[in-house]
Amino acid sequence: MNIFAEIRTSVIETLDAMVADGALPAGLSWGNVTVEPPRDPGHGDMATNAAMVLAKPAGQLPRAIAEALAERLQNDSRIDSAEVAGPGFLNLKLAPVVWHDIVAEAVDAGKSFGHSGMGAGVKVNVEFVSANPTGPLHVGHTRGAVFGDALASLLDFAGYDVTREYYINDGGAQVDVLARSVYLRYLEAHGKEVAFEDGTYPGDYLIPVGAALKDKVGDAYLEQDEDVWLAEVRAFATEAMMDLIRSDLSAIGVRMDAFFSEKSLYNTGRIEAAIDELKKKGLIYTGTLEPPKGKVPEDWEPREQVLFRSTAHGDDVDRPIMKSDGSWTYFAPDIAYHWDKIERGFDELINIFGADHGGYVKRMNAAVSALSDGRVPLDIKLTQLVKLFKDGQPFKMSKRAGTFVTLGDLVEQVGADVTRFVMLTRKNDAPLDFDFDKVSEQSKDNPVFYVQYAHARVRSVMRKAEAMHLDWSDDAKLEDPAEFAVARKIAEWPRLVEIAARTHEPHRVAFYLYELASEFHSLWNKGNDLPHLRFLQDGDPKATAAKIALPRAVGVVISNGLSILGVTPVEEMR
RNA sequence: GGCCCCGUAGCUCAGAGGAUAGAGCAACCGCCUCCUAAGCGGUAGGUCAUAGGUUCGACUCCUAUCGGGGCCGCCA
Repeated sequence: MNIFAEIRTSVIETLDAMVADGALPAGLSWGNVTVEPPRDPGHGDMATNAAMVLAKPAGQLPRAIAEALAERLQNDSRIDSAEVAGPGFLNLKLAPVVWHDIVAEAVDAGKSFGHSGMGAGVKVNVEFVSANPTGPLHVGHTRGAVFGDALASLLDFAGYDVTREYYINDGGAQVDVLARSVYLRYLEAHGKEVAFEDGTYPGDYLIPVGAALKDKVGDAYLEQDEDVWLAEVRAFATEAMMDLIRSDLSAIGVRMDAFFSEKSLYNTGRIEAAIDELKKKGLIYTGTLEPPKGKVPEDWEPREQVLFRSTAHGDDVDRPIMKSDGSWTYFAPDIAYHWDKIERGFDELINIFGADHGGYVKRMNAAVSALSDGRVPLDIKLTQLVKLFKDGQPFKMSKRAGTFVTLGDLVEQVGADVTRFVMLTRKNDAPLDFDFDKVSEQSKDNPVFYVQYAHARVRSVMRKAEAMHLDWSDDAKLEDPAEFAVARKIAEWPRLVEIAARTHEPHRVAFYLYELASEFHSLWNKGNDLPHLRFLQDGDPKATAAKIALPRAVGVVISNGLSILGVTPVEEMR
């Protein structure tokens, strides 16, 4: 239950009643009425802006509305007091029983505490990673992988029907390059001297692929022209790279529901079908584009092309979908792929792109808008660069020198849990500093540790409580302000889930968990000075049972939050 | 030149149109015979890049300007 939503419902019902008996005019909209936690805890437990929002349309003074509303809200037993403050805020103080109930609910609901019905019946497709199948995943891909996976988990937690999907770019020129590179390794495996020219992938990770190819076909491709082996080697190499990528994803705890092959769109009529769909809408034409303003390429010449009228759906210029030799541009299969998603019945689409693909956002949005007649929203989230540091010093990656940091390196050096949490402590569109040393540090500087430590403390208390053989109860006897502060934070969890899910921002979960951990550590330390605030009451199972519900609830929420982020909660610190 | 993202404390960053803009680090002052002090409390620190606009109310929305990054016709 989202207590904020419930109190809002009560406020709305009260407003309806005021309309019914003439205290407010009819025809007002409640759309802008909010009930939120106030920034300043001194302002009570929650505040509503109803009076200020309604003052103008109702033609009444905000404070007058607020006072009338306050009086009527006294009928709600959950509301202890309602006070008008500032320009017309109504500050609500809730009865202690509300917080008791929420703690009890968290304890009872366990893993499902915070689940929301907001996504019920909505099919959403989250496409992420989608790295070219030409090598192992690196740091940038890792951020996209972690972000996309956490977002998918978050939406799942909020009740959506989620599909995690990977688009394999196996239809373009880069897989030919891959095939040629593997062929060189194949020759090498046969003891030949080879040279890796520009336009081939020199990475060591292709050595075993070349060797495997030799095992499979023996010397069949030696001294053969490309047209003999290219298609076969391409398929073989792509499959090998996808195995590599699947294993990388698995190492970081990501499991896709679907892999969609770009190649499957070619020569099957599917691209044509999607383009036909656009043709029907009159959005395909043959024309000539203006040169890009300002920075004109040296070899620019006007050229007649088949274009998609993406400007009709918010893009800045129309986009070519066919090259002058009659083959498709990369954009054409992208259109077909998204047409396929729409036809599969998804209600919402989310794509995770690296920031360097920011230029494609508008045209993809235009394509989806056109193909779905504006029915299916597409939200493209861009993940910014990851800057690597070692001991506070920037750590340069170079693809040429082979010193680029892979997902495997990250997992090996700091572990999957730390990698995931750290990558989610920044907004997706903000650059991320990743310091190899700092992220493994065991101190409050390190949010991963801080949150894990709170969970470990909970578990420690639980283990000791179990030894006391007490009668477990979900009834939390809250007395101290510090205890109520923790309970209030717990009450925010269901609301936080909905906000994070609506905004597609899983980092909010990470920040929330940090705040909850902070409240919990604070209460814990109060127990040092004030023995009656300790969760374990020495030799008194009854008193302990009454204290233990709160830390249990904290454990539930941290554990639920971490599971959304894909991080394993720890039992103890080592 | 155009488009997108960003600009908040010395540093790293949060902030569904709400009240006196928050947290961590760094600085300073305190707290362990007591459930893990790997922690907690306190002090100090601000022209929310700038200028206009919309609004009862703007860090948040709109416009312009400045600064940083990214992208920009048959490469994906």
